[in-house]
Amino acid sequence: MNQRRRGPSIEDVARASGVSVATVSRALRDLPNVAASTREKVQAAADELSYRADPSAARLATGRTNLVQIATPTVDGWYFSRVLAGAIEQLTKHGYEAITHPLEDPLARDEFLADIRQFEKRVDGLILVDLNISVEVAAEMAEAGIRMVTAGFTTSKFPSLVVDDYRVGFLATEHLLTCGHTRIGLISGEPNHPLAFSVPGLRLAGYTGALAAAGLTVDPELEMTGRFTAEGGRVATGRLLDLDDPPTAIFAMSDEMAFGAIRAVQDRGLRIPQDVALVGVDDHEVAVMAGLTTVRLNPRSLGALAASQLLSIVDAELGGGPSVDADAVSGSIAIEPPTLVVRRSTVV
Amino acid sequence: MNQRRRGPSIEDVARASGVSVATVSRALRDLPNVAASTREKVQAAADELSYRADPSAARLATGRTNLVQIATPTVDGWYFSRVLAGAIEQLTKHGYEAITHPLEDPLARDEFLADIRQFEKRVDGLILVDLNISVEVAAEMAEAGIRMVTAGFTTSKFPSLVVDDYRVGFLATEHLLTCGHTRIGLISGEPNHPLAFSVPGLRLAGYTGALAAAGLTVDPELEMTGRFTAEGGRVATGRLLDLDDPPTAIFAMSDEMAFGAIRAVQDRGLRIPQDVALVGVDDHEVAVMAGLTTVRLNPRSLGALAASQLLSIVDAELGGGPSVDADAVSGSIAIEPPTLVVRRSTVV
DNA sequence: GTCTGCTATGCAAACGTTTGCAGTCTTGGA
DNA sequence: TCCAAGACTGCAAACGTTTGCATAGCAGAC
Repeated sequence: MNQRRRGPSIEDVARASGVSVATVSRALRDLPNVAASTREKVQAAADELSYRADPSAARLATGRTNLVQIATPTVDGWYFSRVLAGAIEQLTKHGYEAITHPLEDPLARDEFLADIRQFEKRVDGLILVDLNISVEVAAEMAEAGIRMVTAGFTTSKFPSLVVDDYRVGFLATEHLLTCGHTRIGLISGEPNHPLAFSVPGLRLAGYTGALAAAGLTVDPELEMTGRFTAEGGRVATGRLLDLDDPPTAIFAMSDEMAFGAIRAVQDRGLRIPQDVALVGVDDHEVAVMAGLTTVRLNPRSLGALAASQLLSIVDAELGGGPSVDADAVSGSIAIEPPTLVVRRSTVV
Repeated sequence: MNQRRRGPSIEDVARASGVSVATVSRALRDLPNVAASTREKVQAAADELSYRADPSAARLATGRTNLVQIATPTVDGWYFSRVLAGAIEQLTKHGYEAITHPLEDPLARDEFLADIRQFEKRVDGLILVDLNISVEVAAEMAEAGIRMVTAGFTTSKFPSLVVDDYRVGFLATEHLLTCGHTRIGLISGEPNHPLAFSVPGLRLAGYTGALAAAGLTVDPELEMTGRFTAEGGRVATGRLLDLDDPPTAIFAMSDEMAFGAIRAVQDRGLRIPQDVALVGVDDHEVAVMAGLTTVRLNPRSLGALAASQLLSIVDAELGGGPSVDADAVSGSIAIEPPTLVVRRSTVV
């Protein structure tokens, strides 16, 4: 026999308080139909034994796990770690625990998500951020009755929370146009990869839209792609600056990329903003130090909102639970529109 | 009756393949003593039904959850998010899932951790990073047989992984001394808070030690404390620069603090390194752009190592499991000593 | 005093696995 | 031909909860 250490069980509490296990279960969970005196007695016995219900057993019996899985491309990016922070805070506040799972490799994603049965019984719900999935997989998941909320991209089958990324691209580009630039370079992610996230595509559209509104046309030569990191930004910027007719301004799709861009510009002995103006996205803490003009987002509230949304779905379907009040879910946490923050990387 | 959607159970698979549930269980888990032909038959049936064992039931039966809880002060700091990334990668590689839990409020920590029974049955193990706990709580946890590994601080009861933070402080300070500075300001966390993490204290000791080695004595006026963020660094630096006899160099205990410091220096129209030299800690990606001299750490490998360590303990105690090979655990992932990276924030 | 309806409790059947033990069947050796 | 050892397989008892249903008690209405 497995001599594994076992804590007190509900039966011990029942014995100690002289009632049945059913009554203990009800008393400890504050269910109705248990006399106040009994409740006290049971509570006292439970405290004495420092009893806690075994979650595995409770899960097996009820079918709900009070677990939520959150999947992001990475866990240590500036943006994602903040989405995570917001979501986790909201989840724990309502008695849920968060299982985080980074899914870097685009190929591993569909494989991971396609294994639907995995989630059905493992967690109560799923939050997917910036992790596009194929329509087939989405359909299958919906079919299986999986509770999910997506953030950063949309799916017809599930509720989605999206930042207005068109606006992000538009604001940034419009600002540079206002500053008098007409030749504006773009440092993007990879909008074409089918499973890459859809953010770059939308920001690109915003960029294009702003140019069009100014009567300008897009020069494809000015669009560079790279990873969403400082290093990716540095390399892409290098390529832009090495063009025969380099841009006088650059729109980088994230502040981290922009930091890399700053370095590339510095390396060439050029000045910001005199020789090259620069706009990023995020409003990273370091942006203020670097004097980086940027489009501010609020990933934390996005995460929180996604979590609340999911929780309300879980509650509705599974009923009761630690109860999420409707206000907290729909009302109070609003998703803010992106706003432009002007600093000295675009104006002197 | 709760009409909750239920997937196929092991019984369905047994029926479909014409064997007993016991055999199905053994076949699917690759246990010995099942004929190859049977195994195939079962596997086929399982695939056909796309059956997956219900984790809750398995947990109840075996007592192991394949879950690990990892607690950090926050989830979105540069350092912690990387520790998390390293740990999670290692955990998932071995078939475990990670429950992350930020514990910002120092007061909530002990309360949270003191509720030991909570972990006993919830997870197989616990990783605590930079989350000092009282000796009483540690003793209680050990007593309860909780499997835990700590990182960033030590406990007599549990294995601990620590960065050589004395060295961090020493290297940074020694470098500034070598550059000719004798009046070196310090931007620290709060080493005195009983439950704060012990990192600041050790780095402070290294700073003091380096000064002593150079025959210098510490001027307490030059030590400022603040939060481990850019804003915290900015404020602390402001106070240093406003002293009657301000320092000519500053050692900031994190790069993020250093970024704030850069801003404070810029705001006063001073130059780095001519007027104020600066050293940070971490080697944040942005440090290279900012030209920040820093002491490089590798939080990712620290997280990975902590996870491996915990896994080997879990395996030893609970036996078998997804099997962690000994090499991966002890050998290959070595914790690197901090190294100095010199950039233009200290030398011209 | 009987009946009705409600509250408080208990009984026992799930929930879906894992695993010790007891079989049954081969197989090869004597 | 018989036997022993080993390889497979199945039975049934856990694991620790939750919850539908039945029951006992009790108060109030008639």
